[in-house]
Amino acid sequence: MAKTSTEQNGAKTLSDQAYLKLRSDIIHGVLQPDEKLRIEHLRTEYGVGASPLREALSRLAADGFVTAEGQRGFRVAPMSEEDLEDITRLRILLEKQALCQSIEHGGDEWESQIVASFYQLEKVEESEERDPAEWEMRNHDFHEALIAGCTSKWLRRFYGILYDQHKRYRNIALSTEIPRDLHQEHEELRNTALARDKKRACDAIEHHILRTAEITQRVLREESLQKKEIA
Amino acid sequence: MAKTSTEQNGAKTLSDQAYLKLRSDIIHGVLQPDEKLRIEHLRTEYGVGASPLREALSRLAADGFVTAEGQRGFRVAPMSEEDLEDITRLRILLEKQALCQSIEHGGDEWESQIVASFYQLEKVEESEERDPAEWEMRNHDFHEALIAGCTSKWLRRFYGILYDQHKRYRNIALSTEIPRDLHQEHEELRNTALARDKKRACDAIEHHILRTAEITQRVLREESLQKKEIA
DNA sequence: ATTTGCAAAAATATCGATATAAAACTTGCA
DNA sequence: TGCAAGTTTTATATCGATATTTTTGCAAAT
Repeated sequence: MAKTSTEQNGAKTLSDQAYLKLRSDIIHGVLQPDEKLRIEHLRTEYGVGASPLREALSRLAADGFVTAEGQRGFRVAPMSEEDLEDITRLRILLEKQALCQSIEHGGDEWESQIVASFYQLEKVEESEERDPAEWEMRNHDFHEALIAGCTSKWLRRFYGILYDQHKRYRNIALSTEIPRDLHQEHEELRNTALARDKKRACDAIEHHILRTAEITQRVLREESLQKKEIA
Repeated sequence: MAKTSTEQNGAKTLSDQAYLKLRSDIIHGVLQPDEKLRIEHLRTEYGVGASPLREALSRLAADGFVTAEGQRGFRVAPMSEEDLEDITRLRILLEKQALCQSIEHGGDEWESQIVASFYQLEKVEESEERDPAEWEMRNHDFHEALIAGCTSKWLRRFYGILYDQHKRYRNIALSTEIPRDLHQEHEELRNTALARDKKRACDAIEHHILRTAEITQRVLREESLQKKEIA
């Protein structure tokens, strides 16, 4: 039998649905940094009761997507250059580690998933439209494929949070003008990983993440400059 | 004026109180691994309503202290040798990184806090009683002091989770027979950190964490062996 | 003896309402 | 005008009750 209309994605409970929706809206900038998250308002907006909302917000607070101050409600986590730098540095550390473990333990399935996801990503990067949403998905799949051989549950968990935190900065800073010479970097990543060359693969991933962050940071700096001029 | 009797620790809300209490009870083995966490039961046990409880459990799930399956409630996160190994490896990676940053950026305040907390830890380690709870606190303070110069908010966050996860294994495995030749390792840590010798300090922390984990692992293995014999 | 189906029981997830705390807004006074 | 204390307003945190969902128990059939 078909599932209930409200049960779209993999979410079994209203809590999960609210969690995923809020998370997505924060990552995509629908909910602005530092914005107050009033329960009553969200209730009508998302069509769920206060309890599942508060549970979702509690989880998001643990993930660092919202801040929660006792008796003073929730807000969307603020964004800053320092935070981006922090996330970037740690993401590099973790993704390097995960990549190394993958290169060590990855088998045939791992290799073919890298080839396949790279191919899909390539198609989007070389296409005319350059749909940002499509690119985000393919980019995510490719990076996931690279570290799919990593067996560490905890590394996976933390990496996932940082990837999405990073994505928030990407999305807010460069919502439209995404792809550039990223393609070469992705190619280098694929090649070094398949060659099982840990050293060069790590260098490649570090370079890749740093470049992305730099561009994001520049846009971020320009934006904050504009805000000061207005004020 | 004195605070309300229910407002003991730093917890402002019932949610926070429940969170801290549950977290502590899980870490200290009061709540056993894989144990079912029935809301109705916890309500009477902890004296709070269902909402704050569910919020606390949601947060703990995000931290990996409990598992939450949709429509099937919460359980205490299970424990396993693989999980311990996983936590250990990642904790080493993160604590090394945090230590390096501390050695780079730490100032006078950082140095003196290391000396002070080491002294306090030394006192407990060399005393006759060897109170495990006291040791845990002092050990925590010392490790915190070592990485106090680390400016990365995210590194701090993840490290904190892993430290407590590790602590859970320590507590359950060796609730009574704690200190041994750890003292030498702590001394080496203090000396290399104050000498600003990143390389040796990192080696020392790796060795230290690995040794602790090994002992825990041995006890864990013996326990699971006993269980199999009984069954 | 094992399985299948149904009914009863238990537990979860959720909503609506209330108590409580923080913020905003006066009003009185120097 | 500036400030401070009290008052209203707003929003949060919490509880009690309800509606689903899952599990359990039991009987009938293979």
